[in-house]
Amino acid sequence: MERYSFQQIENKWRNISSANSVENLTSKKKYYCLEMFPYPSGKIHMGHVRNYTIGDVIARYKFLNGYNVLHPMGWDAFGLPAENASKQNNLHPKQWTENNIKIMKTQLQKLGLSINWSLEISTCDKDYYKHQQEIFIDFYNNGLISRKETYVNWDPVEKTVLANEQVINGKGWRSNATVERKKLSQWFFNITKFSSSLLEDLEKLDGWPEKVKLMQKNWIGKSYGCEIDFLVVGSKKKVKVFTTRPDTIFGASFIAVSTEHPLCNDFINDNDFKTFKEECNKTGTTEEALANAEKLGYKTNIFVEHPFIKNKKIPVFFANFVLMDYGTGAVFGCPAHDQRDFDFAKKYNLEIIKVVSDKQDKNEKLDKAYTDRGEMINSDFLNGLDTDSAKNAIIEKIVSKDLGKKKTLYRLKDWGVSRQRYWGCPIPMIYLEDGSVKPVEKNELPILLPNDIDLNSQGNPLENHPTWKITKDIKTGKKATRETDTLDTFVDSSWYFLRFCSPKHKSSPFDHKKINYWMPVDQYIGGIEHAILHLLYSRFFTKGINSYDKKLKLSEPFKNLFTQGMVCHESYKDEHGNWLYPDEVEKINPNTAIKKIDKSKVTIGPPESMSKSKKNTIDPEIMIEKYGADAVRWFILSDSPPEKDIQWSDSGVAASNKFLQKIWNLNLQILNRKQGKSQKELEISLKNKIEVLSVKIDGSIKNFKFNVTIAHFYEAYNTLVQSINLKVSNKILIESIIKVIKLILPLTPHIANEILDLHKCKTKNKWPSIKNNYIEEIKFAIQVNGKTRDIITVKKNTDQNIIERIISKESKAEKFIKDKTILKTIFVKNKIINYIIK
RNA sequence: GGGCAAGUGGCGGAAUUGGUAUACGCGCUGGUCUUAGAAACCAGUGCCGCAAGGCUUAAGAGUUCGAGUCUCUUCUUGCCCA
Repeated sequence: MERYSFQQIENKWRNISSANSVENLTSKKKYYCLEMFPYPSGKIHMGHVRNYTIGDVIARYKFLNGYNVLHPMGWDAFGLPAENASKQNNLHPKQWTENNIKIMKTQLQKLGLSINWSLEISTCDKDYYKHQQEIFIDFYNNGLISRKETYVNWDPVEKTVLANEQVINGKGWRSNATVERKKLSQWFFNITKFSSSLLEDLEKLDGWPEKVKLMQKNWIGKSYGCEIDFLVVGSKKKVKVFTTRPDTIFGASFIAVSTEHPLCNDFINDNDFKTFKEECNKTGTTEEALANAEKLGYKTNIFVEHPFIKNKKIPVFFANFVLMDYGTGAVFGCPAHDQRDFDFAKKYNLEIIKVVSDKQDKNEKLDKAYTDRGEMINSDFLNGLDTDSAKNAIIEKIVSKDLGKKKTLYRLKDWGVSRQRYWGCPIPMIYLEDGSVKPVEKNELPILLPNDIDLNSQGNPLENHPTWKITKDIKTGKKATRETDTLDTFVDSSWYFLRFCSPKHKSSPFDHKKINYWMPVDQYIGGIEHAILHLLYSRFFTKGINSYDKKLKLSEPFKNLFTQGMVCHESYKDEHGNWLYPDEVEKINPNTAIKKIDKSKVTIGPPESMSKSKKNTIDPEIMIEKYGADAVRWFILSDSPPEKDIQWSDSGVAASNKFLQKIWNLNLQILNRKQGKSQKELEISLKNKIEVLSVKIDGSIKNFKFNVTIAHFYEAYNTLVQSINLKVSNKILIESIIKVIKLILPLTPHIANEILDLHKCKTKNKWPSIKNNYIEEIKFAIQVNGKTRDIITVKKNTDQNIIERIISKESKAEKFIKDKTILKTIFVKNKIINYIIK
């Protein structure tokens, strides 16, 4: 039998793609299929292979079903790794990035993806970031951007601001240095203006995984409570406190305020306070850092009056766990019902008053805070109420007595986008000598990054550049300096899906006609790690643009979202504890492995997500060379449901390659088959089986159950192999295999195209018709007392009496009901018959 | 600590959503071919049993003619938030 040469055939079909021609805005139904674009790190990895294969199956499936498909690809090309690589290799970030893009593009093309490369964009390209700067200016002019002084997570080694997720256990993710709080003036996107619509519109997103929606919901973190004003004793000042537990007001035993609170003004010259404040700044700003840090307080001589208990005075502390930018920068502490307050009260020897009954003895001391609901006690007019009614009652009272107001608070914070980095989009703002700030004129755009840059000195590279920041305001001719921070790279990816609709459009970020045709993205596919930030920022951008651009008809960018699982592999360590690549290791059996060069012992670690640091990676390019792109695609789809993690297995991909070889051989066997006698019933049966499988294959592709799709293909193959030796005509066999190959095309396009051409198939760009109603034979179960006793094959819609006749004549189930009293018979058409006997 | 998933052979995993449990693949066992190995092909493969048959979807209960699927309790694992 002829050997299937995947090298030759994949090479032939690589650049001929049936789904890559976007027709312009036709009357055809559109389908925008988008995978999260990659960061050009150097080489593609298996995660990319999985992501883009899934997307390609969907794009091709929709194309074959007659849709006008937009399936673009681009590069998330700004970012810190380029600068680091540049320092190491003495290569300019631009050069490094462009080289990587070139390599990765070739690799992606080898996968046979139906991408329209004429739409390619790169975020570090001035034609892209020019428009980003324009959007920035539009946002600024429409009140969506502000400049704020805030505390940031500061990495003292990298000398940069870190995002919360870059702080791990209080340390910088890269430098591992203890993160400090530092006050900086930064640009912020006012994402909190959209808190409520970002939250409420989640409900519209039927095509998103519930899990992702829930994560976003928690991230936005809506909570409701109230503000309460506490009057400072011996003064007319008030301390405004926000709380979600106003019901515990009678248990209040202290007030904690942030070290940024206006009350601090009286302590500015107090040395003890200064030391305390510095100490506080050593704690990071994440909620986790705040929760884990030791609770520190600085007792003041200030007291406030309890709003409901006459003559009760409550001490005020400055504390490290209260932040100025959340709520009002002040909280009241109720130690009995909040663990943090409890710890604090123990440390500073404060009162602990129980106000919610924990069903224990009222006077028994608590050894930790009781945070559950319960009945109110020790609370005057709230006594006897449950937690929720008490909350409503007290808010009503506070409002009616004008002591405060009801308030909804969001956990979501504004998005700080300033980065003290070179390789990012310059922020198009200038500072005048009088201290004012203004955006540059749009006709000055793009504000280009300078090419000559020194990345080896510490601090902000653009700030250090000798001339770049020196400019003037072209309107007035006044001297000015440029903003030297660049934008967070999450900004670049927050609107690229819009740019793809008209990537060459020059006069503005996008062509409205095109955007209103193509958007929203019908299917977005990417990793679960972007469940919160990237997706939330993209939703914010869409809503932000929508708020001032009346021609844009779009409230949500991504109609359907699919999050694929990771690609995993076990890791290996040698005797010295060094990580080893899989190809440096020989596996003897599942639990034993040795190092190839010196046969020394290797420790096998559990399967984990592939990562460079653990060297448990498999190079997709080598796999494609060895087994072919079709086999790699087939394997990555076959072994696990796409939303779950998959374990890479070399024997798995080898098996995929063998299977494709078998398909090839089967086709040749059919083409060379001698025609013999044929039998009508066998032909109907074959046709029926192929129809049943076609329905299942079609349905499983639609539902992203590609592992099931592949199982059905194996069944189809087995059916065809067996049929070669049966009395069926060549015509039926050829029809059947053509149908199967057409169905396989979205998964393995190279071999499928080649086989269909061998058959001179003229309809290979059309999905075969899937006719559920052709199915004539079904399997029918016969049960006795709910136990299955036999399965028979009958015509669809066979009546009960005919089935019963078959049972009495030729079924194994007969002996179970013979001579027995039948109490009841349950008959479900096309499914089961169940006899209830005594 | 809170929230959300999920527990099915030696392994990855199916099950038309309440109607054949273990599809399909990997692995394993035996056989054919071969000087031998690899490859390929054929057969077998949840557990107990010679068989008839019985048992089996983390454990236990419930609803139902019928439960992997629905309800409750318990246990375990994973993820997110703290």
